[in-house]
Amino acid sequence: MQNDRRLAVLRAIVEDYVSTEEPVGSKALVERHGLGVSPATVRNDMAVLEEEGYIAQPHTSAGRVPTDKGYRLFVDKLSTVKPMSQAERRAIASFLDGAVDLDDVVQRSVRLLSQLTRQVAVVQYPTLARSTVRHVELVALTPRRLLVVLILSTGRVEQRLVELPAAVDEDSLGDLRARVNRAATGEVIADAATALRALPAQVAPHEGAAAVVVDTLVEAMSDHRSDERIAVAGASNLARYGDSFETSVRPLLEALEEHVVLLKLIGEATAGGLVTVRIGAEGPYEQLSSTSVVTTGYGPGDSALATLGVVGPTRMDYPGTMAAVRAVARYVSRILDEA
Amino acid sequence: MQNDRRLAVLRAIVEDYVSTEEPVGSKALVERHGLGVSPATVRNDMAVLEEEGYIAQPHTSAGRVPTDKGYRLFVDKLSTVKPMSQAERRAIASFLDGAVDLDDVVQRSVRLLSQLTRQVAVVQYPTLARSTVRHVELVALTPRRLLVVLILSTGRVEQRLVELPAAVDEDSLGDLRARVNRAATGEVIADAATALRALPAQVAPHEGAAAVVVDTLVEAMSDHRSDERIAVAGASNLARYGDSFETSVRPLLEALEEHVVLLKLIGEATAGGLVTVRIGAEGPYEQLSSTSVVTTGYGPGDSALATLGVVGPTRMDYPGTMAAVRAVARYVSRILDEA
DNA sequence: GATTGGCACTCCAAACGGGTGAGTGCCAAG
DNA sequence: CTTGGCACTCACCCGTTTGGAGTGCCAATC
Repeated sequence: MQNDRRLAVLRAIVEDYVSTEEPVGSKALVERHGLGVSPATVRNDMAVLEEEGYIAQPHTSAGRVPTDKGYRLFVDKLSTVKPMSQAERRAIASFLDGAVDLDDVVQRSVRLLSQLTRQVAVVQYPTLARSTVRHVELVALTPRRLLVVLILSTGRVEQRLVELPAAVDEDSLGDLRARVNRAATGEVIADAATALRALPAQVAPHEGAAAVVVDTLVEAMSDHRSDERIAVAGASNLARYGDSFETSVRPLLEALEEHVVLLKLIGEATAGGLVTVRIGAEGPYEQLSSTSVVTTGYGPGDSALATLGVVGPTRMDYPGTMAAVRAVARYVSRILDEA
Repeated sequence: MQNDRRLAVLRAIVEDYVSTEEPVGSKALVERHGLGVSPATVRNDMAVLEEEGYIAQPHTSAGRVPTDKGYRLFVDKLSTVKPMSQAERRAIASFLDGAVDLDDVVQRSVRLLSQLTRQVAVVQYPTLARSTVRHVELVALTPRRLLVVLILSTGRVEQRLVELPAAVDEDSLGDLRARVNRAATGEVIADAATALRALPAQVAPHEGAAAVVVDTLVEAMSDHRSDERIAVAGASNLARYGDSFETSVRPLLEALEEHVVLLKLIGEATAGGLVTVRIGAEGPYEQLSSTSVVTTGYGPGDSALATLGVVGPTRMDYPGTMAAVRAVARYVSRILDEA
């Protein structure tokens, strides 16, 4: 059946090109993979594959290179996500287990992922939007200075320092603290914000203080600046590109600085443990047409609170990368479950 | 007086080379700077400067390039830190004024600095070591789960979640909170840690809880992981090097990932508003022999709690960079003063 | 009809080689 | 001490050559 063999040839081309970084010719192919046919036969197959747009040659008399469409077929049909070895799993676990807080979890994950994939890794901080309020604490530093601490279910802590319009004693503060917590604790932040806004009117005695505190909390909850937080690691892996500096490294470096762009790039992750792969020009950014993005969602339960993944050249080891991304996402999710 | 002119020639060479990035010859020199002498005379001067090690030629029949020693002389003797323009000052102020917390201040500073200098900027987070304890808060999330919040004078907030060996009621918790704060508030963290360690023995009733809380606090205080925190921005400016990828960009990219290395690189800043310049091989790192580091200390008062600066090629605009580093450090210090 | 060996062809990449010019060092005159 | 003149040196540019990997096509074979 010649069709099966054609696909085998495509797979072989992708694998060889990924590992050698050079266009691959018919002779080298039959030698390295036991295809059991002659170079001439492979050439015929390649001619067909080229016709159908799965591979291309940089110039006549050069070997073939997979196109975006070729990679796409490879990822969808020809590759199996290779499971991580026992040793790798242990390494992941021990690397992440030492984390002390959310920040630390994110930092460790991103470094881990970049080391596993030898690529640029990106981890989005868990979004505020879908998390719930665990507790609100009010601390009087001086009678007129208040530290407002907002603790969320993801383990994220936001704090703000506020000046009160008038001094407030401990009792009133306790009262306010209780009221605020009664209104907000356990709610998704959007609901909590609504509940809080209804509060000051009811609290006559220390109205000024209540208003300031509520404003601060609402502001902290709707602060989408923190939604946009992202951790990046592994930029030095870009150095391996050596060639194709202008086409690959420069635009990517620029994108890495623009966290907003990065967010968009990673943003549309599917939940449910599925790994998404966007190849080359499938993405929205002109300049990143020779890079691929491999992402997946993570979060406690199957919630996909946020996204993590890697960015690299279209010519990358997809099976390995997808496995690493999936494994790290699972471990991070598990850790968030426990917290 | 020929000696003065020789220095003028050196200065001209440095300035030209920095702006053109190409070896500069005698003819171009006399044209662009009104030196009032002939190329031949300049050649004689250049021969002497080369003999003394201030300049070198990449190869015979090429123009001259400053050596590290040449840059050093230029920085020490020949350059005046050019003051920032009014517009630049305003830009700095407005860029930094919107910051909401310490984290934000650091993030904004590092981006600002990288944009001003078009170089890689590095800002060290204010060290724990020299800051004092402003307040400790204990929040019971459930009867056996406690959130321990440590607030420092720099505005940094560390929080830890702990499991208690046994349930603790509100009153005991209030008591413990009061004791802990009496012991620690206002102290430099080293002293606070010592004072805290002496505490549990005195507190019989809820000994277990006290011990856990104290341990957590002491751990958080002595956590030098947080001393090593650093923010980096402007890596995309490396793209401008284009040439000299192997010698400059790659090692620098690697260093940027290794925050420990970066810290050492920036670490030895002098206090008192002085800007330190380390040129090329003067640094401890072999691979960074073609990069320079411009740093200064910052912090509330004249305390130099931490360091900030930029890393770039030895061939950089020293007066401009030094001015930017100094200006940003001053503004950040002022903001920390207010907080 | 698919597969195969043979063969002519294409075209990139690396090697070669002469010409050009910026820049130098030196020297003798001012 | 400065300057104009002059011979010299090399990196760089550019056109040419050559080698080889890889292809496409065709006729022979299974």
